[in-house]
Amino acid sequence: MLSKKQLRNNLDEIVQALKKRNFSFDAKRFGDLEKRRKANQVSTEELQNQRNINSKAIGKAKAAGENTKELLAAVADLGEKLDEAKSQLKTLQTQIDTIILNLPNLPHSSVPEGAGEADNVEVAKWGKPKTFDFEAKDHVDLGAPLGLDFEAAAKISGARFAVMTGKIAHLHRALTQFMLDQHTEQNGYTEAYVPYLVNEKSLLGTGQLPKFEADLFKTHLHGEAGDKPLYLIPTGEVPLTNLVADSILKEADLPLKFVAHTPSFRSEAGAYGKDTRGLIRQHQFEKVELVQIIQPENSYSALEKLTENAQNILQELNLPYRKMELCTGDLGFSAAKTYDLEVWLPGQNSYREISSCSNFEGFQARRLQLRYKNSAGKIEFLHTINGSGLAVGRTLVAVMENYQQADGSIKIPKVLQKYMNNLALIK
RNA sequence: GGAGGGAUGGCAGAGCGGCUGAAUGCACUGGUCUUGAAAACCAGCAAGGGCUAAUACCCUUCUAGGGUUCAAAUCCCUAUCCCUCCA
Repeated sequence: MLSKKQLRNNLDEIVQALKKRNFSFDAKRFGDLEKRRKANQVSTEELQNQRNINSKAIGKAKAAGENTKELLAAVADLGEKLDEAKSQLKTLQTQIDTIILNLPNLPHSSVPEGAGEADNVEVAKWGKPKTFDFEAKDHVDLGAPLGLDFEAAAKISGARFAVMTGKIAHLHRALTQFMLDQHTEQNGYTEAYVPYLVNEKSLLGTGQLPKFEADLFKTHLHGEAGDKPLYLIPTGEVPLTNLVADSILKEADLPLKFVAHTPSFRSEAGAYGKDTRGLIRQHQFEKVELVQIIQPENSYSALEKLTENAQNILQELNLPYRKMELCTGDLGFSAAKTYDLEVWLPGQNSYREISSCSNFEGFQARRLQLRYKNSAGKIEFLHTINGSGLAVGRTLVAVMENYQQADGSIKIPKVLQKYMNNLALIK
C-alpha cells in the first residue's frame, strides 16, 4: 500500500513512477473521489460532534433534575442525517481503499527501467557452467531410477506434484537442514515454525490479496465458521511477516530476522503449459524463507546482505549462478526492488530462478500496521525485506543436474554429506 | 458432548448506561537529589484520522461485526479466540 499522504500530496509523481512499471493509474478518478471524501468526512464529523454535545447536555440536565424535553427534540432528526452521511462516507472510503489496495509499489530509483523479463540486468555472475564429457541429463531422467516419481504423484493428486522416495527424499531433506543451519548459525536468523493455512487479513497484509486470489489455494472450514476461508500459503513470507502485524516495535529490538522452512502452494493459474516437465513449477514445493523487519534507513543495505545470505548457500553448494536486478516492468506487485538469483541448470542449458530477494520498503508495513518508535520518539512504518534462501525443490534440481555422473549417479556436495550419514554418492 | 467465566492502553488490572479515552500499579521518558548510579520524590506518557502555517479544536477506536438508546467499554445478538468445571 502506498502512503495515503503521498497519494494526496504527490499524485503526479506517483502516476509517473507507476507508469515505469506499466501500470496506468486513473489519477483523475482518484482525485475526484478524494475530494468528495474530504467534504463528506468534514460534514459527517460535524454531525457527530453535534450529537455528542447534545447527548452530554442531556446527561447533565438529567443529573441536575431538569426537564430534557427540548434538548431531546433538538436531536430528533440528527440520527437519521448522521446515518445517511455515514453510509455515503463509507461508500466513498471503500471505493478509495479498493483503488489503493490494488496499486503496486513504486520502484526504487535505482531500479533499471524496462518492459519485462528481457530487460533485467545481470549484476554478478558466480562460477562457471560445468561442461560434461557426456550428454547431461535433466533431473527428471536422472531422478526416475533414484526415487523421483511424477507418476505416483499424478495418481494421488494430479499434475504438478511430485513424490520422492529413498535417497532423493533424503537429499531433499538434507538441503533443507543445511539451509536452516546456515541461516541460524552463520547469518543470525531466528528459526520459526509457522502455520501453513492463513486468513485473508494476512494475505492482504503482505499483498497477495486482493489482486492475486487466482494464484492461491483456498480452503473452507466446515460449520458456522465456513464463510471465513483459509488459504494455503504461497510463500513462507506470509506467516513470517505477519508475525509482527499490528504492532509498534521498540527500536532496540530491530532488526528482526526470521527464517522458516515451509511448503508453498501455488495454483499458478496463469502458467498453464509453462515448465510442465519436472520439479521446476509445482503446486506444492518447499522453501526456506528469510524475512527481515528493519528500520527504513537500513533496508537497502540489508537487502544486499540478505541476498548475500542466499548466494552463500549456492556458493557453499558450488552451484554456478547469476544475480539479476529486475527491471521496473518485471518487478512484483509489492516490491520496490528485487534481485533474482538464477542457478545454472545443465539439463535445461540455462539459468533459472532459485531465489528472489526484495525490499518492500513500507508497502507491506502500511498494510500490516507494522511500526516502530524511532529514536526521536516518533512512530514510523518499518520496512520489510525477504528472499528465498533457497527454494528447496529447485535446489534439488540444481544439485542433481550439476553433480551428475556419466553413469547417472549423483555426487553429494561436500557440505551436505554430514546430513546424509556421510554418503558421498547416490546411485 | 454438556455447564459456565473472560477478551480494556507496552504489560497487569479497575470500570459494568451520561462528567470514562478510560482509575491504579508496573514499564518507559524528562526533572529534582547524588561525585556517579540506585532509591525516593515531582512531571509526562495510547493509536488512527480531519482541520491548521502551527497551536487550538473536532472525529474514531475498550477482540470483531450487527442492534437498542438522545447517549454504549458498560445492555442485547452473532462470530473469533482464551480459560475453568463436568462427561
